[in-house]
Amino acid sequence: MENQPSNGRKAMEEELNKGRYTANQLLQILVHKSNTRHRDAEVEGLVLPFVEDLVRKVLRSFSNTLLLLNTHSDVSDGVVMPNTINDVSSSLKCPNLEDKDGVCKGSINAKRRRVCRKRNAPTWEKNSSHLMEDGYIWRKYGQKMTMNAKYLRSYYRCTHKYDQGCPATKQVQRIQEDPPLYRTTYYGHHNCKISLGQEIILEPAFSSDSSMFLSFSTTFPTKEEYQFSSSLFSSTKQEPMEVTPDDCGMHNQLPSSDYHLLTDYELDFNCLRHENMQSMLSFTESVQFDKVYGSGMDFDG
DNA sequence: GTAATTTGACCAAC
DNA sequence: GTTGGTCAAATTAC
Repeated sequence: MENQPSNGRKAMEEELNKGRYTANQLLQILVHKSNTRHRDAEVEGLVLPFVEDLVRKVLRSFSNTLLLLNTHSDVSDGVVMPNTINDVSSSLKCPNLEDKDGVCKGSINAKRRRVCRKRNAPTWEKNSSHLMEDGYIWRKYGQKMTMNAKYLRSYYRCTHKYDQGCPATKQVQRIQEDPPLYRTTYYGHHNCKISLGQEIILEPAFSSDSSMFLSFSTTFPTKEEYQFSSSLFSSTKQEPMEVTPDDCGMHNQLPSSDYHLLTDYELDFNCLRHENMQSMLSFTESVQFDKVYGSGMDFDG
Protein backbone atom coordinates (compact mmCIF):
# COMPACT_ATOMS: atom_id res chain seq x y z
CA MET A 1 0.00 0.00 0.00
CA GLU A 2 2.85 2.33 0.72
CA ASN A 3 3.98 1.89 -2.82
CA GLN A 4 0.71 2.90 -4.31
CA PRO A 5 0.83 5.90 -6.57
CA SER A 6 -0.18 8.93 -4.66
CA ASN A 7 -3.28 9.54 -6.73
CA GLY A 8 -4.39 5.94 -6.32
CA ARG A 9 -3.79 6.00 -2.61
CA LYS A 10 -5.60 9.27 -2.30
CA ALA A 11 -8.55 7.90 -4.19
CA MET A 12 -8.61 4.82 -1.99
CA GLU A 13 -8.47 6.93 1.13
CA GLU A 14 -11.28 8.97 -0.28
CA GLU A 15 -13.33 5.86 -0.86
CA LEU A 16 -12.68 4.50 2.60
CA ASN A 17 -13.46 7.83 4.17
CA LYS A 18 -16.64 7.98 2.19
CA GLY A 19 -17.61 4.54 3.39
CA ARG A 20 -16.87 5.42 6.99
CA TYR A 21 -18.70 8.67 6.69
CA THR A 22 -21.76 7.03 5.21
CA ALA A 23 -21.70 4.25 7.77
CA ASN A 24 -21.58 6.92 10.45
CA GLN A 25 -24.71 8.49 9.06
CA LEU A 26 -26.38 5.12 9.03
CA LEU A 27 -25.43 4.48 12.60
CA GLN A 28 -26.78 7.84 13.64
CA ILE A 29 -30.09 7.11 12.06
CA LEU A 30 -30.31 3.67 13.55
CA VAL A 31 -29.39 4.84 17.03
CA HIS A 32 -31.72 7.76 16.81
CA LYS A 33 -34.46 5.50 15.56
CA SER A 34 -34.05 3.18 18.49
CA ASN A 35 -34.20 6.10 20.88
CA THR A 36 -37.17 7.87 19.44
CA ARG A 37 -40.57 7.23 20.86
CA HIS A 38 -42.21 7.67 17.51
CA ARG A 39 -43.04 4.65 15.50
CA ASP A 40 -45.08 6.37 12.89
CA ALA A 41 -45.43 4.17 9.85
CA GLU A 42 -45.08 7.06 7.49
CA VAL A 43 -41.82 8.12 9.03
CA GLU A 44 -40.63 4.54 8.90
CA GLY A 45 -41.45 4.51 5.23
CA LEU A 46 -39.21 7.52 4.71
CA VAL A 47 -36.41 6.26 6.87
CA LEU A 48 -36.04 2.84 5.37
CA PRO A 49 -35.21 3.95 1.82
CA PHE A 50 -32.76 6.45 3.20
CA VAL A 51 -31.10 3.79 5.30
CA GLU A 52 -30.97 1.46 2.34
CA ASP A 53 -29.35 4.14 0.27
CA LEU A 54 -26.71 4.64 2.94
CA VAL A 55 -25.97 0.93 3.10
CA ARG A 56 -25.57 0.87 -0.62
CA LYS A 57 -23.18 3.79 -0.49
CA VAL A 58 -21.05 1.94 2.00
CA LEU A 59 -21.04 -1.15 -0.16
CA ARG A 60 -20.09 0.88 -3.18
CA SER A 61 -17.24 2.50 -1.34
CA PHE A 62 -15.89 -0.91 -0.47
CA SER A 63 -16.30 -2.10 -4.02
CA ASN A 64 -14.51 0.92 -5.41
CA THR A 65 -11.71 0.59 -2.93
CA LEU A 66 -11.24 -3.01 -3.93
CA LEU A 67 -11.24 -2.09 -7.57
CA LEU A 68 -8.71 0.63 -6.89
CA LEU A 69 -6.56 -1.78 -4.96
CA ASN A 70 -6.65 -4.22 -7.82
CA THR A 71 -5.89 -1.55 -10.34
CA HIS A 72 -2.88 -0.17 -8.58
CA SER A 73 -1.44 -3.15 -6.86
CA ASP A 74 0.35 -4.24 -10.00
CA VAL A 75 2.53 -1.19 -10.00
CA SER A 76 3.69 -1.69 -6.48
CA ASP A 77 7.03 -3.39 -6.14
CA GLY A 78 6.30 -6.84 -4.90
CA VAL A 79 3.81 -5.73 -2.38
CA VAL A 80 1.35 -8.44 -1.62
CA MET A 81 -2.03 -6.90 -1.39
CA PRO A 82 -3.86 -8.01 1.69
CA ASN A 83 -7.45 -9.02 1.57
CA THR A 84 -9.35 -5.86 1.94
CA ILE A 85 -12.57 -7.39 3.10
CA ASN A 86 -11.72 -9.55 6.03
CA ASP A 87 -14.98 -11.30 6.05
CA VAL A 88 -14.72 -14.35 8.19
CA SER A 89 -16.04 -16.50 5.46
CA SER A 90 -14.82 -14.70 2.41
CA SER A 91 -11.59 -14.10 0.68
CA LEU A 92 -10.40 -11.97 -2.15
CA LYS A 93 -7.70 -12.47 -4.63
CA CYS A 94 -6.49 -10.79 -7.75
CA PRO A 95 -5.75 -13.55 -10.20
CA ASN A 96 -4.75 -11.22 -12.94
CA LEU A 97 -4.33 -7.53 -12.69
CA GLU A 98 -3.79 -6.92 -16.33
CA ASP A 99 -7.37 -6.99 -17.31
CA LYS A 100 -7.88 -5.16 -20.54
CA ASP A 101 -11.55 -4.83 -20.28
CA GLY A 102 -11.72 -8.13 -22.03
CA VAL A 103 -15.29 -9.10 -21.55
CA CYS A 104 -17.42 -10.21 -24.41
CA LYS A 105 -17.89 -7.43 -26.89
CA GLY A 106 -21.11 -8.86 -28.17
CA SER A 107 -22.74 -6.52 -30.56
CA ILE A 108 -26.35 -5.62 -30.14
CA ASN A 109 -26.92 -5.27 -33.84
CA ALA A 110 -24.85 -8.11 -35.14
CA LYS A 111 -27.04 -11.03 -34.29
CA ARG A 112 -25.29 -14.32 -34.18
CA ARG A 113 -22.12 -12.45 -34.92
CA ARG A 114 -20.40 -12.38 -31.59
CA VAL A 115 -16.93 -11.05 -31.10
CA CYS A 116 -16.04 -12.64 -27.85
CA ARG A 117 -12.78 -12.73 -25.95
CA LYS A 118 -13.48 -15.54 -23.66
CA ARG A 119 -11.65 -17.26 -20.88
CA ASN A 120 -9.65 -14.19 -20.17
CA ALA A 121 -8.35 -13.37 -16.74
CA PRO A 122 -10.83 -12.14 -14.21
CA THR A 123 -10.46 -8.73 -12.68
CA TRP A 124 -10.90 -10.14 -9.22
CA GLU A 125 -12.58 -12.94 -7.40
CA LYS A 126 -14.34 -13.24 -4.11
CA ASN A 127 -15.36 -16.31 -2.21
CA SER A 128 -18.14 -15.81 0.23
CA SER A 129 -20.53 -17.85 2.25
CA HIS A 130 -23.34 -15.53 1.23
CA LEU A 131 -24.36 -13.63 -1.83
CA MET A 132 -23.67 -10.06 -0.98
CA GLU A 133 -24.55 -6.97 -2.93
CA ASP A 134 -21.62 -5.06 -4.29
CA GLY A 135 -23.41 -1.82 -4.99
CA TYR A 136 -23.96 -2.36 -8.68
CA ILE A 137 -27.03 -3.44 -10.54
CA TRP A 138 -26.61 -6.72 -12.39
CA ARG A 139 -28.72 -8.47 -14.97
CA LYS A 140 -28.54 -12.19 -15.28
CA TYR A 141 -28.06 -13.27 -18.86
CA GLY A 142 -27.30 -16.92 -18.59
CA GLN A 143 -26.42 -19.88 -16.52
CA LYS A 144 -24.59 -23.03 -17.32
CA MET A 145 -23.37 -26.22 -15.83
CA THR A 146 -19.62 -26.37 -16.16
CA MET A 147 -17.34 -29.33 -16.31
CA ASN A 148 -15.68 -29.40 -12.93
CA ALA A 149 -18.47 -27.93 -10.93
CA LYS A 150 -21.33 -29.52 -9.13
CA TYR A 151 -23.49 -26.44 -9.35
CA LEU A 152 -24.72 -24.07 -12.00
CA ARG A 153 -22.67 -21.05 -12.86
CA SER A 154 -24.67 -17.87 -13.31
CA TYR A 155 -23.61 -15.10 -15.64
CA TYR A 156 -24.40 -11.47 -14.92
CA ARG A 157 -23.73 -8.29 -16.83
CA CYS A 158 -24.01 -4.73 -15.66
CA THR A 159 -27.52 -3.46 -16.20
CA HIS A 160 -26.01 -0.44 -17.96
CA LYS A 161 -24.31 -2.54 -20.60
CA TYR A 162 -26.51 -1.32 -23.41
CA ASP A 163 -27.51 2.14 -22.31
CA GLN A 164 -24.03 3.15 -21.21
CA GLY A 165 -21.87 0.47 -22.72
CA CYS A 166 -20.63 -0.72 -19.37
CA PRO A 167 -18.48 -3.82 -19.98
CA ALA A 168 -18.51 -5.20 -16.44
CA THR A 169 -19.68 -8.76 -15.99
CA LYS A 170 -19.54 -11.23 -13.19
CA GLN A 171 -19.99 -14.93 -12.69
CA VAL A 172 -21.43 -16.45 -9.57
CA GLN A 173 -20.84 -20.08 -8.83
CA ARG A 174 -21.69 -22.09 -5.82
CA ILE A 175 -18.63 -24.11 -4.98
CA GLN A 176 -19.61 -25.73 -1.74
CA GLU A 177 -22.80 -27.02 -0.23
CA ASP A 178 -22.20 -27.08 3.49
CA PRO A 179 -21.38 -24.51 4.57
CA PRO A 180 -22.59 -22.72 1.45
CA LEU A 181 -19.76 -21.07 -0.40
CA TYR A 182 -20.05 -18.93 -3.51
CA ARG A 183 -17.36 -17.69 -5.81
CA THR A 184 -18.03 -14.44 -7.53
CA THR A 185 -15.67 -13.59 -10.36
CA TYR A 186 -15.69 -10.11 -11.80
CA TYR A 187 -14.59 -9.29 -15.32
CA GLY A 188 -13.99 -5.87 -16.70
CA HIS A 189 -14.65 -2.63 -14.92
CA HIS A 190 -17.66 -0.44 -14.56
CA ASN A 191 -17.64 2.70 -16.62
CA CYS A 192 -21.30 3.34 -16.08
CA LYS A 193 -22.65 6.32 -14.28
CA ILE A 194 -24.82 5.20 -11.44
CA SER A 195 -27.58 7.63 -10.88
CA LEU A 196 -28.40 6.73 -7.34
CA GLY A 197 -26.77 8.10 -4.25
CA GLN A 198 -23.48 8.63 -5.92
CA GLU A 199 -22.17 9.00 -9.35
CA ILE A 200 -18.90 7.25 -9.75
CA ILE A 201 -16.56 7.58 -12.64
CA LEU A 202 -13.53 5.40 -12.62
CA GLU A 203 -12.58 5.31 -16.24
CA PRO A 204 -9.04 6.62 -16.35
CA ALA A 205 -7.99 4.39 -13.52
CA PHE A 206 -8.64 1.36 -15.62
CA SER A 207 -7.25 2.55 -18.86
CA SER A 208 -3.62 2.23 -19.79
CA ASP A 209 -2.99 5.45 -18.03
CA SER A 210 -2.86 4.97 -14.31
CA SER A 211 -4.44 8.26 -13.44
CA MET A 212 -7.93 8.24 -12.08
CA PHE A 213 -10.86 10.37 -11.37
CA LEU A 214 -13.56 9.86 -8.84
CA SER A 215 -16.71 11.84 -8.96
CA PHE A 216 -19.42 11.86 -6.39
CA SER A 217 -22.74 13.48 -6.48
CA THR A 218 -25.45 13.26 -3.93
CA THR A 219 -28.70 12.58 -5.57
CA PHE A 220 -31.32 10.32 -4.19
CA PRO A 221 -32.03 6.87 -5.47
CA THR A 222 -34.43 6.38 -8.29
CA LYS A 223 -37.30 3.97 -8.16
CA GLU A 224 -35.23 1.38 -9.95
CA GLU A 225 -32.48 1.73 -7.44
CA TYR A 226 -34.81 1.41 -4.54
CA GLN A 227 -35.91 -1.80 -6.11
CA PHE A 228 -32.32 -2.82 -6.20
CA SER A 229 -31.52 -1.67 -2.74
CA SER A 230 -34.45 -3.48 -1.31
CA SER A 231 -32.81 -6.60 -2.56
CA LEU A 232 -30.28 -6.03 0.12
CA PHE A 233 -32.85 -7.37 2.44
CA SER A 234 -34.93 -9.62 0.29
CA SER A 235 -32.25 -10.81 -2.10
CA THR A 236 -34.73 -12.47 -4.34
CA LYS A 237 -34.14 -10.90 -7.69
CA GLN A 238 -30.55 -9.98 -8.02
CA GLU A 239 -28.94 -13.29 -7.49
CA PRO A 240 -31.61 -15.88 -7.20
CA MET A 241 -29.26 -18.76 -7.54
CA GLU A 242 -29.67 -21.13 -4.67
CA VAL A 243 -30.24 -18.41 -2.18
CA THR A 244 -31.28 -19.47 1.22
CA PRO A 245 -32.40 -17.11 3.92
CA ASP A 246 -29.13 -17.56 5.71
CA ASP A 247 -27.15 -16.90 2.60
CA CYS A 248 -28.33 -13.40 2.10
CA GLY A 249 -28.45 -12.23 5.65
CA MET A 250 -26.57 -9.10 6.48
CA HIS A 251 -26.16 -10.00 10.06
CA ASN A 252 -23.15 -11.44 11.77
CA GLN A 253 -20.88 -10.69 8.88
CA LEU A 254 -18.39 -8.57 10.68
CA PRO A 255 -15.07 -10.21 11.10
CA SER A 256 -13.41 -10.12 14.42
CA SER A 257 -10.72 -7.85 13.04
CA ASP A 258 -13.33 -5.29 12.12
CA TYR A 259 -14.81 -5.37 15.54
CA HIS A 260 -12.04 -3.20 16.86
CA LEU A 261 -12.72 -0.65 14.23
CA LEU A 262 -16.33 -0.70 15.16
CA THR A 263 -15.49 -0.21 18.77
CA ASP A 264 -13.51 2.91 18.00
CA TYR A 265 -16.26 3.94 15.76
CA GLU A 266 -18.84 3.65 18.43
CA LEU A 267 -16.69 5.66 20.78
CA ASP A 268 -16.57 8.38 18.20
CA PHE A 269 -20.25 8.23 17.78
CA ASN A 270 -20.95 8.38 21.44
CA CYS A 271 -19.26 11.73 21.54
CA LEU A 272 -21.71 13.09 19.04
CA ARG A 273 -24.82 14.92 19.96
CA HIS A 274 -27.64 15.16 17.56
CA GLU A 275 -27.37 18.94 17.36
CA ASN A 276 -24.33 18.52 15.19
CA MET A 277 -25.47 15.40 13.47
CA GLN A 278 -26.70 17.26 10.48
CA SER A 279 -23.52 19.20 10.21
CA MET A 280 -21.89 15.97 9.26
CA LEU A 281 -24.20 15.53 6.36
CA SER A 282 -23.65 17.05 2.99
CA PHE A 283 -26.13 19.59 1.83
CA THR A 284 -28.31 17.24 -0.16
CA GLU A 285 -28.20 14.61 2.49
CA SER A 286 -29.11 17.16 5.12
CA VAL A 287 -32.18 18.02 3.15
CA GLN A 288 -33.10 14.39 3.00
CA PHE A 289 -32.33 14.00 6.66
CA ASP A 290 -34.67 16.87 7.37
CA LYS A 291 -37.31 15.20 5.30
CA VAL A 292 -36.93 12.06 7.24
CA TYR A 293 -36.52 13.42 10.71
CA GLY A 294 -37.55 17.01 10.38
CA SER A 295 -41.08 16.59 11.55
CA GLY A 296 -42.53 14.65 14.37
CA MET A 297 -39.21 13.46 15.64
CA ASP A 298 -37.92 14.69 18.92
CA PHE A 299 -34.29 14.32 19.72
CA ASP A 300 -33.61 13.06 23.15
CA GLY A 301 -30.33 14.86 23.60
C1' DG B 1 -47.42 -3.87 -20.45
C1' DT B 2 -42.86 -3.93 -18.99
C1' DA B 3 -38.89 -5.85 -17.11
C1' DA B 4 -36.26 -9.72 -15.52
C1' DT B 5 -35.13 -14.57 -15.83
C1' DT B 6 -34.73 -19.02 -18.09
C1' DT B 7 -32.99 -21.89 -21.47
C1' DG B 8 -31.48 -23.76 -25.82
C1' DA B 9 -28.53 -22.51 -29.51
C1' DC B 10 -24.59 -20.35 -31.39
C1' DC B 11 -19.73 -19.65 -31.75
C1' DA B 12 -14.91 -18.82 -30.45
C1' DA B 13 -11.26 -20.61 -27.60
C1' DC B 14 -8.94 -24.51 -26.32
C1' DG C 1 -14.55 -32.26 -30.63
C1' DT C 2 -15.30 -30.14 -26.20
C1' DT C 3 -16.07 -26.38 -23.27
C1' DG C 4 -17.29 -21.88 -21.77
C1' DG C 5 -19.47 -17.37 -22.63
C1' DT C 6 -23.11 -14.96 -24.80
C1' DC C 7 -27.35 -14.14 -27.40
C1' DA C 8 -32.14 -13.95 -27.92
C1' DA C 9 -36.74 -16.07 -27.93
C1' DA C 10 -39.80 -17.80 -24.61
C1' DT C 11 -41.38 -17.63 -20.14
C1' DT C 12 -42.28 -15.65 -15.73
C1' DA C 13 -42.86 -11.97 -12.39
C1' DC C 14 -44.42 -7.60 -11.14
